[in-house]
Amino acid sequence: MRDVARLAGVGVKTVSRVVNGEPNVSADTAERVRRAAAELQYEPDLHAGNLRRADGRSHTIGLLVSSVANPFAAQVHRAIERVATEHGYAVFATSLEDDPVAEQRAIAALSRRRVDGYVVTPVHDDQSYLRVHLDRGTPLVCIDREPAGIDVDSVVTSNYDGARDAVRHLVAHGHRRIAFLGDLERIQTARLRRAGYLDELADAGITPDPALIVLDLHDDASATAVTRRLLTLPEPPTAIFSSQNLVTVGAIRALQQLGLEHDVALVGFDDVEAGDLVKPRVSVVAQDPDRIGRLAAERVFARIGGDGGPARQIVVPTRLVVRGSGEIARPEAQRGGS
Amino acid sequence: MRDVARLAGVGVKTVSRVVNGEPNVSADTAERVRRAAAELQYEPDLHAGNLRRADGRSHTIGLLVSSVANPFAAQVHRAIERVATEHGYAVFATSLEDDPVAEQRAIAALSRRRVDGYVVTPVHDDQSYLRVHLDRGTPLVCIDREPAGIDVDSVVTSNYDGARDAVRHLVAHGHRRIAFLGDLERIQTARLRRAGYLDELADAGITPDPALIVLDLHDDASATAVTRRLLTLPEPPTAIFSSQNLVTVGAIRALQQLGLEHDVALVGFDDVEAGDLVKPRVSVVAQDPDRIGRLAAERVFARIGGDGGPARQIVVPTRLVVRGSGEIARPEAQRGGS
DNA sequence: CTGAAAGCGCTAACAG
DNA sequence: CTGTTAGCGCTTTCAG
Repeated sequence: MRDVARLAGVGVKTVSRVVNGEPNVSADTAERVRRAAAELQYEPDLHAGNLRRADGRSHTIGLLVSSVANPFAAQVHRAIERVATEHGYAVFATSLEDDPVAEQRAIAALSRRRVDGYVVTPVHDDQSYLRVHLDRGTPLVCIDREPAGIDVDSVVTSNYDGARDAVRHLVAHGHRRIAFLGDLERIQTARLRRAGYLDELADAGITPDPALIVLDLHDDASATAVTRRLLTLPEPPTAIFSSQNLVTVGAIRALQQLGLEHDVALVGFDDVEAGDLVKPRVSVVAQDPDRIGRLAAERVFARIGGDGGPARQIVVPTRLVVRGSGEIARPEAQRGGS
Repeated sequence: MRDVARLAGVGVKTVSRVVNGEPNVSADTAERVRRAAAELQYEPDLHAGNLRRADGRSHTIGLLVSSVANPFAAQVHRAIERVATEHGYAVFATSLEDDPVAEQRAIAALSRRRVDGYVVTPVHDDQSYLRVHLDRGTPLVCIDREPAGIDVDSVVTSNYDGARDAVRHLVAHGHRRIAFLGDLERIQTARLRRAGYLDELADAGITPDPALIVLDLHDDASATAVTRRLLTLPEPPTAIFSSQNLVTVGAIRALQQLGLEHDVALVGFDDVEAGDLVKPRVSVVAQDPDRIGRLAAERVFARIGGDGGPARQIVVPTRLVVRGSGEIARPEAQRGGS
């Protein structure tokens, strides 16, 4: 910057003014400075500036997700990036792989880089250790899961209501023996989906059969095995509600292996890629990662912008996507039996 | 930091030494400093340090991809992040959405943030405008597509050989009328895949039928329409090589609509999510995003580490994934005809 | 409208 | 082993 000033024959402050588009520079001088900057290929150093700048903004936010390679997280990421770009912000994305230690490390790394805000998918059971950063005034918004131990904005999917929608849909097609394939119970969203399943059954006057409820599934292989077992029960389910992405894939595979995919209804929670190439096409309760990301980013920027209101909990509704697998009716043969 | 020094009763430089793990501090003093730092919740400011630090490293790299939401890019991103984390680096990811203007803007934004290196999926036809940054000594590695106009490291998929593998596989199953569904010709990788298709046909002694070659497809809807048209030709293809992700999905849908999915062979370039739930399961020539990302990151860090060797072009081979759709043999009825 | 001096938080270079 | 001084590239403050 000194070089630019010298070349343009002005003081450094004038260069600063031109670079930052501040007023009180004659058009003539400004032009001279711009030419000098171009000639020297001058690029202002954002960080050096922030060091002294009044607001001290780094124009950077941090995003913590399970994995940037996870399709859901990746779409959230894209939505956040879009909002960030509008605000002239860049985003650091970090993958946690569900490791609480990584969560802390990542926050520390971003804090040292002086990010202006965080969007976090909590891994820890307790986020109270984040107070330190909140005290500093750096805003934090939780997505996907409600935070514990701190009072911050959050944007989550309507896990409970979405699960109820799925089950209600199956009940409406005559099913009463509806299996539940649940994700790890230690995950908050998994518990909410299970609760939705149970409550909807109760409201429909159906007594849940414990034999049809399997929890703590997390990958497609185990989901396939479990589904096969359920389907070969003396009294198998006539419908399945699988509460997670990979579990749904596993269930589909099991149905295909047994040749039952056109006989047993299936609704999954969370959309499945290429889910409409499978036969029958798979019906799901879809989340809205784009909207979650956008809303979370808007919350962060509102806070950065000075919004000091009470913490807001935003719930993003799911959408029932009817494609075929969820609309298979209960077999007539069983109608009489109930 | 001054506060920490005061509280610990030492000079700022001693605090600096402790924070950075430099030698020449007595264990006793170090402990006192650490305690003071903890009490004040001191977090060093990485950027302030870099301003004066000899190497001036920001410990940050920038990644430019088509979209962080794109599954291929997201996996590359994850792989790069893994390597970056090992080196204590954070990564800025930016989506370009194939917009050349965005490419320049993104580079400028990262340059102002003084990233130590770039990993770029080129959008521009000509990257020579990047010379500026290279001259500054900031390394840049291109992925997915070869750069034009600059001499830098690159890591790309073996598009040409992969396409030949796919076609050879179909030929080995008796096919001679093999359709080609190509991506936008302005994309370098699309041209390479087309070239591989044509050369492999030539080597097999097959004269390509222009009626079976469709270029400039980019989404699944148009691919579906085109595939339907091809399959209803008087002399339809007995096999299809679709050269891109979404195009493959479109082709599958068309095959399903016409009930031909078990009669016409299909091999796609690039893996299709849940491609093994479809019946028949879809055979593909898979890329290796994980390896591409890892190698690209390793190149960047080698350059950051001082490697001044000539630019290296790394080609990552594809892998033929045999799942069923590509192994459908040419119908016997047609055998006599050729 | 413009520039000189001070200082942001930190590290380099040196002197104790 | 430790502290002091200078200065990284920039913006603030304030005097022209």
